[in-house]
Amino acid sequence: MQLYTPIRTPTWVSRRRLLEEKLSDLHKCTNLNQIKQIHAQILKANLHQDLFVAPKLIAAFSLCRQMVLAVNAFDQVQEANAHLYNTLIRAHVQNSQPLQAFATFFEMQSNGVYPDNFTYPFLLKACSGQSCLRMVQMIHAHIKKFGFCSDIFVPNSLIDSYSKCGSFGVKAARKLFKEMGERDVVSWNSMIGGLAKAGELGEARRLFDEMPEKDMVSWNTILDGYAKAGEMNHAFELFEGMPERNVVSWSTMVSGYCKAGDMDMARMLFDKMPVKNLVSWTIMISGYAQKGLMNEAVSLYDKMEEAVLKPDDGVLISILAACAESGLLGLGQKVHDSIRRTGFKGSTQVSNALVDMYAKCGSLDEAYSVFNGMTKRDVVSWNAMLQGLAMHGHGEKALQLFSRMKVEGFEPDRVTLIGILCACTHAGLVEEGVQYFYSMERNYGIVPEIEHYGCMIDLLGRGGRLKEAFRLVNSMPMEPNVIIWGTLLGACRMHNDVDLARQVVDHLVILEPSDPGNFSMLSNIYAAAGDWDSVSNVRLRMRSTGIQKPSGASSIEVHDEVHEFTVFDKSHPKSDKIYQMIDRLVQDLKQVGYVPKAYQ
DNA sequence: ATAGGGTTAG
Repeated sequence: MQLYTPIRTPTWVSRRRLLEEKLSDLHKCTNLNQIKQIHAQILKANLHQDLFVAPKLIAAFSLCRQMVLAVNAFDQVQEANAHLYNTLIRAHVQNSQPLQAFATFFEMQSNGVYPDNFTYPFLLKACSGQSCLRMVQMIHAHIKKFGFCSDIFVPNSLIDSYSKCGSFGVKAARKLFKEMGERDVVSWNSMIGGLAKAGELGEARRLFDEMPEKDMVSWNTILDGYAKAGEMNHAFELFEGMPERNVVSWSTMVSGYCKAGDMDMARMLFDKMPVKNLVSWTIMISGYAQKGLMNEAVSLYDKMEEAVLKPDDGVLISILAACAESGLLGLGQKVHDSIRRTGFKGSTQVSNALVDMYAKCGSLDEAYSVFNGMTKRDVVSWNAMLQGLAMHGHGEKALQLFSRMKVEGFEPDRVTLIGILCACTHAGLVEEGVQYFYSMERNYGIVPEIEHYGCMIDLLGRGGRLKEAFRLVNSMPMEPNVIIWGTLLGACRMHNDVDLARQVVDHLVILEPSDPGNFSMLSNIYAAAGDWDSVSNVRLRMRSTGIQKPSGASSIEVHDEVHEFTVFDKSHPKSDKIYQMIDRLVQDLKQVGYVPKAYQ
């Protein structure tokens, strides 16, 4: 490193050399106090403008999630070069600030600094998770203009980013892949992963078989493709035939069996795997939790703690998310306890997951107490709390929280507005909801998307304003999807609007011709209106098209035995007692004013 | 730059 010109004073030289040693590893340093000390020495030595030192400082701050300090360090440099800009872009990406990453890129251009071959892979990373095909296309255009495709990192990143942008993106990725003069194993792996993710497993397999040299990533990618598609027989076959397996291969299999609901097989592999890490434990524990298997999940969580593994953010978030999904308040509280016990300095993300878990499990008090105790909140925190209140019918409280959010200077995002509309729906505040919807673009700069229209259809529909809801569906700037029509159909059922229901089903049948749910919903609506002729017509139509509706079933696990129930089912040995209990529950419900649909 | 788990969304 050429940091200085030779200096005569021996003490000075040694001090310089000492600093130089510290600087060489600065970008890997994770101790904030140490970094601050080194920063002070840098300033003293007047090295803060040095184009070799400043990037290391920025990287160090980024690693400690100190983006304010990182940006400060950047601003201290008068003449930033591409390397320095790249470092800041990467820092923003690593700290999940994709918008700031783009802003830095634009600033770089307006300051006349040309991007280099390192800039684009970082920038493309900022696109992932945003599902922004347009952004990837824009970056692609830049790359074409400046011509950095000779560095294989650039087209490889492009293939990866494109293939995360839906079916259209995968097409673009394939085109690029085909046109690449030189491909390495990463190009192949990225392409295979993209195809698998887009559901084109056959094509992914074809490339996998065709590729000249496979590494562990290739095998694990195709394995995961099968696992995610629920094709565990294919996955197992490949797994057996692998030249070698690592912890990722085993974990992928465990995850696949969990998702397929084969918990015995998942556990067998989990117990058999030669090396387990935090991710393996997470997969198995949250697998149990997602299936609602409280005892298994809890005892495995205990075992993980016994193995003295220190849970990271990912472990906690995954397990809490699984608890939220299946209402395992007990496990959620246990996780919360262990966070408090171990003095783990919960990140904002973990607290968000806690708020969401408590809210979804119906414990709004605990959700509130976590939320209020947070020292640093982000928009997700507010959204989770707001959604929790809305979900449980506390529409007014949700709207109050929304005001507080704005007072505290947080910008509502698209998810916030979904929460607001949802709150209005659940509180019966139809007029307020309409107001929010029509002013969201003006007030918050958020253009309504299909999800917002979905909320509106629900709001109007539940509120009995079916004609308005239908008009809105027909005037939407995008094509209504299954969810939109389905929401409207639900509203038709609620308000017994047979005529509209018939029209809605006509649309639904085009969108998903083989789905039996639409017909059975229509049949229910006719039945509710007492139009039995139409009911049998629908049945006939279903039979003639060969569509069958499997009857809905509920199941409950008691003492390791699963009991399944379908409507009017009398096959259970204790069915007399069960129906007696249902009658008693209905009596109790009627006393508090509820009228069950089936008993009307 | 590529592989396994990950908070808010009708």
